[in-house]
Amino acid sequence: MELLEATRGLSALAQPSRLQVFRLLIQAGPEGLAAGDIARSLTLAPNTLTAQLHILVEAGLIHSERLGRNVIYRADPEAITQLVTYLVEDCCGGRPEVCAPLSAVLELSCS
Amino acid sequence: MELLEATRGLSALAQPSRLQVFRLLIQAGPEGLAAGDIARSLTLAPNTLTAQLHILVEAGLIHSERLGRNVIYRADPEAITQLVTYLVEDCCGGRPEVCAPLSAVLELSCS
DNA sequence: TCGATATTTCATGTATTATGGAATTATTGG
DNA sequence: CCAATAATTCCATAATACATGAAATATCGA
Repeated sequence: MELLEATRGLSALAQPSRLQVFRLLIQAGPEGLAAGDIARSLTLAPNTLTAQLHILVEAGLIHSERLGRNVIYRADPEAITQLVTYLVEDCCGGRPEVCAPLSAVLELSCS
Repeated sequence: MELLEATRGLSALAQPSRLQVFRLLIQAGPEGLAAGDIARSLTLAPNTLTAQLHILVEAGLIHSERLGRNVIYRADPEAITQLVTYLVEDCCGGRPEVCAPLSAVLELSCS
């Protein structure tokens, strides 16, 4: 992961609608969601949603697949893992106790 | 953590200079760094850096303390933990194996 | 107190980004 | 093939973010 790639990922998430979309897809898991379902779920105009989805795809945080007349979107867990890793890389400054809470909380989120 | 708070945090990190500043402070650990040291380290104009630091402070990701004629900045590990937690909350969609890699990688970053 | 260093504040021009309307492409069912 | 549904693209406008120059504030050492 390099600086501009990470910035693109963070920028993609740094907008309320897109953050909601991403979290929705993260929670939806491997099945993903159709664009229309997302639009209804978050009350977004279809064209606005398309633009936001495109930004998330460009950042590599989600992927799309056409299924019949729907387009299914899915979050990419690998991408978010890399992004978070880049964020807190070498976070301890030589003191493991400083970032221990971080790993602890993340274990919980997967229960 | 709520939507707009998370968005503010992500926006703060979604800019190359600020992301570099934040990572520098994360790696510096509890001692933190003086504004001038950061400016030199990243070759940023002092006033530009101040604006960026202010945004990171507003987002709650870093804190400042005056020490003599310097102002020391430090990253807040708690804040980034909460932000990341919000990002991947309920990330499994009922399938723990999906987000297992995430927690694994984060353990490593603390070694 | 005075000069030097460190940092911040203010004002401004420029560029990027978000949003919504209208038209377009893709797919299914009759 | 035609109508309906799903999603996207194009385009214009409005809002926001960024970097820079100049001035101001705070602290230290002589």
